[in-house]
Amino acid sequence: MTKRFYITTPIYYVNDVPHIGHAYTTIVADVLSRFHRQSGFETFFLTGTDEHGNKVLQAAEAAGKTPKAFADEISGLFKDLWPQLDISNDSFIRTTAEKHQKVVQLILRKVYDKGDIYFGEYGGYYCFGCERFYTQGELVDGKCPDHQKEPQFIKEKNYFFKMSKYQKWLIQHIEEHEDFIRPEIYRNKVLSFLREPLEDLCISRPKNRLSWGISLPFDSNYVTYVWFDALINYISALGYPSASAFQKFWPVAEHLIAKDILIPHGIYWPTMLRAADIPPYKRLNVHGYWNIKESKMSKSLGNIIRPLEVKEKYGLDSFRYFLLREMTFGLDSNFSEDALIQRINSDLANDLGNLLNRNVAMVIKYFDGKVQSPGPVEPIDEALRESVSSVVQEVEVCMEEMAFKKALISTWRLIAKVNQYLDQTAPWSLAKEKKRQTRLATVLYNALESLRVIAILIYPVMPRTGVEIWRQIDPGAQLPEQDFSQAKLWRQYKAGSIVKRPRALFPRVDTAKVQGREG
RNA sequence: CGCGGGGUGGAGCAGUCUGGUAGCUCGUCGGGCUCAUAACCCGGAGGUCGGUGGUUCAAAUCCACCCCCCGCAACCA
Repeated sequence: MTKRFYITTPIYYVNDVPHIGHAYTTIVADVLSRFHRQSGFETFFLTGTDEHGNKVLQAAEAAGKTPKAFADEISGLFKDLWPQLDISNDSFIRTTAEKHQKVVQLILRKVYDKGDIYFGEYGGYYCFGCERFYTQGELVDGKCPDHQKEPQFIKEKNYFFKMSKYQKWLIQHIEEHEDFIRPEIYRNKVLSFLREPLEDLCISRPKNRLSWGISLPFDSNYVTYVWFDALINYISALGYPSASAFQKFWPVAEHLIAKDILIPHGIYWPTMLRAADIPPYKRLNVHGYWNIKESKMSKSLGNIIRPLEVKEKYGLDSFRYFLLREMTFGLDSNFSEDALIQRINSDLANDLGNLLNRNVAMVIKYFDGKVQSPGPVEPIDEALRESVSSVVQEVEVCMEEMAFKKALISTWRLIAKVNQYLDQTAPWSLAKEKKRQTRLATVLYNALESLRVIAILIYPVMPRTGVEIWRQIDPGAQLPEQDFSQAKLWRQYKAGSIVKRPRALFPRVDTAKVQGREG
């Protein structure tokens, strides 16, 4: 049976340009996608943009543009960004696409005909600046925190989705499927949210207040509330209801989101699917926030991190490595340039880059660049092989648990192990003894063989680096995505290869220089 | 009594579920090596694990209370 994997990012709201948070989510999805491709899965990786709703309308007006033109522009920024971050998505969906709108209307019609959507009245405190209702608790001194104005109590007729009808079912589903939402803290949050009675979800906005959206198929005076519109992208992109992609990938759907949109994904979405007679997604994976120097990232603080600026300054793979190495999946983490530089210099330049460099340099120096066949195995070689093998197993488990940080720590333990191996076997001493040439060949071979495996292990996180390591140790080789199963084998590396003259994988960052440039 | 996360050597973290010599990275000090990107390898110094009390032969780890920091509190994507 074909193994399949379907991963999604949220579709990003186009009222703002991409920042480090968008980049993180999408890079994680990319890492998972690459890892599963390596492991022989047929994969589908989806990202896109969410383009309807009031905030987009407001942002467009502020920019003096039509909502469509504005959405096109910002959506384009996202779409153009991803290739520059080596994101290997298979599809990019926009909620303004014809194909998507049709599916949204199809689902609405289906749920409406079933009787799970009704017309009713809702009253509450409404801020016209925000175009939204506020609860008493959210108001500061009785005023909207954004606009510093007192909201008005208004009553409005709208359409509601009978979400409450599916509350019991949802609780049971979550309880029966332990990893439906992970990590556990978010599963618990959803369950605690569900301890209170669920209210029905208002899924419409009157057009006289907001026209930028998808018309309700059963009442043209209203547009669809953005969440009901947006969530459906995960199936409209697969060609629901009939396309083969939907049949193939929906049963294995894994969503990846940040903690801010847990409730819509953990509650609205599964109940919507249930109402539409579509099976729930397989799993919801929730991650935390990037804080900037201990404080929340915000435009007013002026501390927004732009992915392309980081890439330009420090390199893409360094950035990708840092994001995955630093954050414990699910928890918040801190981003700082100092921490990034430290990771580059110690982990990437000193440990990994230098290991490759010293290894390749010795093959050139002692064997004119030609990799020799290994000789008899000594205990220390066997110990190295065992380290490699156990790290490969660990990494495989970690990747399935979204424990990227752990996987990288484990990989770096192996890198340290290979450095130790070289130190203990001291090939530079062996080189001085004529009769120990076979041993010298064996030691260098084993170290390079370890690097072959390391390249496979780091490839999902650092695709360019993985490929570059291959280019240096075996320039003649084809460079497809390396099959992960190859990491489990030993002595696969072909003797007779001619290594390339070493080039620093990661030049050290001169801290003084970087600071000088800024000052 | 709103809910949740966190408080571990100078900095950043792991360990807490399944009590039993407190671990990692960076920094620092000393040594080794000289193949390598002044990199690599070995060793040392540095912590009453937020506080108080309890359970136990034994607690960072379990229990109770308290203090401090940070998020989230439904139509806001």
